[in-house]
Amino acid sequence: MSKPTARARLAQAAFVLFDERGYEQTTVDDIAERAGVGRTTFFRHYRSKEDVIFPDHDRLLQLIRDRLAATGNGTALVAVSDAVRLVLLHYIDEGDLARRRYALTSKVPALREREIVSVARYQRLFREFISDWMGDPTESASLRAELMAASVVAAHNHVLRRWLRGDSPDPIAEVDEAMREVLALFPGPQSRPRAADGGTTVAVFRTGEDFDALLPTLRRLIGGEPER
Amino acid sequence: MSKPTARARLAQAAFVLFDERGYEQTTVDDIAERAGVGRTTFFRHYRSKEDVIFPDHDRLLQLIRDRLAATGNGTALVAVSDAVRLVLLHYIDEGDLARRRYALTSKVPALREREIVSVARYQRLFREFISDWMGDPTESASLRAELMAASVVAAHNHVLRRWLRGDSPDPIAEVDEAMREVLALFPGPQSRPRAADGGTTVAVFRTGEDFDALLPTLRRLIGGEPER
DNA sequence: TTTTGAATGGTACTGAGTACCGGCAATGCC
DNA sequence: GGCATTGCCGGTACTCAGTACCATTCAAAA
Repeated sequence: MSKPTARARLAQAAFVLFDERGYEQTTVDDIAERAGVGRTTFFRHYRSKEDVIFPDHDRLLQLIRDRLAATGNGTALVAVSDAVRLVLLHYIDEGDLARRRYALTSKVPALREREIVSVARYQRLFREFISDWMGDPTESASLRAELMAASVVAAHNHVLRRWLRGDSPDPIAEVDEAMREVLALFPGPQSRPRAADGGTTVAVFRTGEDFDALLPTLRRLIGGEPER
Repeated sequence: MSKPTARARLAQAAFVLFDERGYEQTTVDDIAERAGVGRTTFFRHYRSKEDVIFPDHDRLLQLIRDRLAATGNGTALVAVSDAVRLVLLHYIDEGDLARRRYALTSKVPALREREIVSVARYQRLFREFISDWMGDPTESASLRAELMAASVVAAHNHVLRRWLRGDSPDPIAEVDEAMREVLALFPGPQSRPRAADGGTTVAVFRTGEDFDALLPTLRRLIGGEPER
């Protein structure tokens, strides 16, 4: 057990140093030296300094891709909800490592941005899958696919962050519940929940203002006369 | 007209060079030289090489913040939908410039990532606004706020990208329609737990009836007991 | 005329990331 | 054993973004 792989030592060294003196204050040279390897070796194992924190996003993305490709029956949203569980489970498996990473990304803007970009890749994958699955090239279906993908990802992130913060004793149950919530947002396989042409959408809210003062706003929302 | 400001010349030079030889192949030195200024001056006007493409995201973000702060009546979602229109209008005002930027971000990964990060900032702002507005600290309300923010942003991006690609002759109408769609996703009381006495409660639902036909019923409901 | 201040340009530095080369095992085959 | 191949490693040198600092210029204000 005397020698973990160079890759593992690099990751370990990086986390220790980032904790000790902060991310920006740590150079790649520092990490390599601490791990007892050359600088070149660092870049052989990790594409960039940020990469040492997020080693297997690519692998995970591929996992999701495969899972979606192997999806059987059910709706697109169900398949995607199912796939997104995998991501959550992956983080939970990482356990403490995921929490340390979260602590880092919360502090360092560059890392947070990297995380956001990764999440966007998942969302894109989902959007494309849903769009393909629906096979409906209309503008409305396209928007719907976009909304679905965004909702699934948002729900996942919500539960994940809660767990990372230690606020969620049972993230699996929570993500299932959240996914049910998302599914409930999009009723019906294809058809939009609109009655006939000329249907009316009314919004419910509470305000201190008088009803008549609200009428113009209401009318605009409903789509009578587009108002600028 | 002999001398546009250094800032403008830099932006102009950057776009020309990016078109000519690509983003990565263009150095900051190239841009500065072409604009006839020193390298230092470039970084005085733009924080980074990427910044010259996205000059006023910060300003726009502040604009949105102000708009949300000044919001009058309506639900949180309505306020946010309203604010997001501003963003779309800003892009439309930019016109061809926005399209050139889109062409660049489509080709250059680094720029696309930058764009994604910017979008995430809007989404965060919206989420916080909705969350504050709801004033409901439960987990379920928090998830709801997250979903709403994600949906609004997704819908906006959808319309924006369509317009940028030249697929949308009337993006304003489309964004209004898309926002109605988003509103329809989130029915039920989004009311704050506390409202002043004598306030007005309105409920959101979809019906096949004409709005004017509904008005008497609405008034009766509102006039009597605030109903959920 | 003098002073002040803002915009500029130049120089030098840090640090990430890339390219390339040479060394050094371990494994293969003859 | 001798020998070539392959894969991992370390070192050097380079490019370029971004920062820090200083000197200059020029114009408005005093």
